[in-house]
Amino acid sequence: MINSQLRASSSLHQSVREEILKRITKGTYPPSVPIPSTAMLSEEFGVSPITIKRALRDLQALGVLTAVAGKGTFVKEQKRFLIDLSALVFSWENASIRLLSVTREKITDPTMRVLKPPSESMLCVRKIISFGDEIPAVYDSTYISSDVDGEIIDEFGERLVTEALSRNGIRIRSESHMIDAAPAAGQAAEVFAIPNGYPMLRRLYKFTTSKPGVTVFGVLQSPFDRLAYTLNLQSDRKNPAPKK
Amino acid sequence: MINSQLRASSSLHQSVREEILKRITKGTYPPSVPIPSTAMLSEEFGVSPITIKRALRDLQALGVLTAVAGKGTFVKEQKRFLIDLSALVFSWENASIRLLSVTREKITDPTMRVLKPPSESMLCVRKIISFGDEIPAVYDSTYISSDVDGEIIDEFGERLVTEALSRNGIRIRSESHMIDAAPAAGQAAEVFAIPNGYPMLRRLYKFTTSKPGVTVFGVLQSPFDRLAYTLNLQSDRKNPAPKK
DNA sequence: GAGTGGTCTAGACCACCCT
DNA sequence: GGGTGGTCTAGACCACTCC
Repeated sequence: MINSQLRASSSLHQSVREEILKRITKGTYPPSVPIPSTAMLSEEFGVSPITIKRALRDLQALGVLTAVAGKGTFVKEQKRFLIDLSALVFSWENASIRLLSVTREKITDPTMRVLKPPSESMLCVRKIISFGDEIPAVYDSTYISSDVDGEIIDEFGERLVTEALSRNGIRIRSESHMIDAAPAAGQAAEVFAIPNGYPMLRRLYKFTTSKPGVTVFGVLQSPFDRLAYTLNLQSDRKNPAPKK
Repeated sequence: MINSQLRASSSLHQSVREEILKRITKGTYPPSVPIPSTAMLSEEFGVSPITIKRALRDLQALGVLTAVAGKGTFVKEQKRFLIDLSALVFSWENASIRLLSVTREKITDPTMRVLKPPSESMLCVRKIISFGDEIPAVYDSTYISSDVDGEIIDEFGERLVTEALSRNGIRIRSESHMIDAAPAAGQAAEVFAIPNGYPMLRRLYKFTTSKPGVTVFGVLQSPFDRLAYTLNLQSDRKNPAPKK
């Protein structure tokens, strides 16, 4: 009963979503205990279970909730890590890494073309990076051009790209990044339990190194609730000259 | 008939989405002509209209399609603008601006707290920014702390924040940015025709100025297909020292 | 009036988890 | 076995656009 409390928004599932979000922030639905099932919420709000599911799915895409089939829907602890792009050293303290696979692949993602990758197949290392807690925060696909020997490959599986390069005496000469969002690719959707079809935050990168022929490309995918990028500029910014 | 071509993926709507995406990239569905209606696609793929709608809605969220009730669903021209964060001057050539509203409001968004905004109500200017073509690319909400007189307010409605400050002799001393994604707030959903509940790319910003008491906060919201952020660092990057 | 997309509903099946 | 979420379907209503 009672969708009198739901009048605020235009669509029903939006109202439901906002009401549930309100309860989460108020603490009515604490983490570690499943929230009421779709059937119960359906009855409480007086709307169809499908509408409830729709609202819950949207909240999953935002990283507010996570659902486990057979168990229930849970409120996620909101621990978002901020990666400071202006700190030229991405030190990423206490990052732990889980290696997923090492393959040879071509880069197929069309938006990667902005970074002008080679068309040949490259060494591809996929891994999951977590910070502090052991909850996965980043799904990384690294592509290494041309020839590096076996030991370095192991390094790429065990450490961050920048660290692996550094430890092998390879210096980074220039780097390009691009931040956008796209639907989960690879196993990212399963790793982060992002509902199918919804986008994730993404950072494409390219490192040009001091070692001839060694260029590193990659894609970082993260759920919105786990990662954000910051940029801090002190000092004197050149203001644009007045137009006209 | 024929979902034999759809076997690839796990869920039906995902397969439908991928097939439609394939047709768009192949040019089977050109822009400016509506793609087949949900009813026709439903018949062609042999799946329920709802499943088709679900797939189309996900593609809308990604900015690939845009739907107009009563007219049809259209392929969006993919023209994405790249904002280079490392170019300290965001010159934003040929940006055109449409003023939406000037109000007094408090900052309510909880993620804004990262930038430590004041709790008092501030002057709030909302506008839409387009580049080159007249298709909206950014929905901007600017909050100006404390007292600025009427003329400057007009400037904020007509120009970019940085320009408005510069033209009034106010220098930016430091700036902070945070890039993430969140569901459309304000009128952003309508402006960009993002389906309800899906996230948009977002950049929160804060400018500390040379004029005492004048601090500028704001939120830029953009659809994923219209904007991405890039960062290019040449030169010598300090590599992190090998751990241990 | 016919066609469009947007939304909501009712009902079903599945895979999964827990007892 | 009973509960959970995930998915798919059929059918309906609305607001809108175009003829």
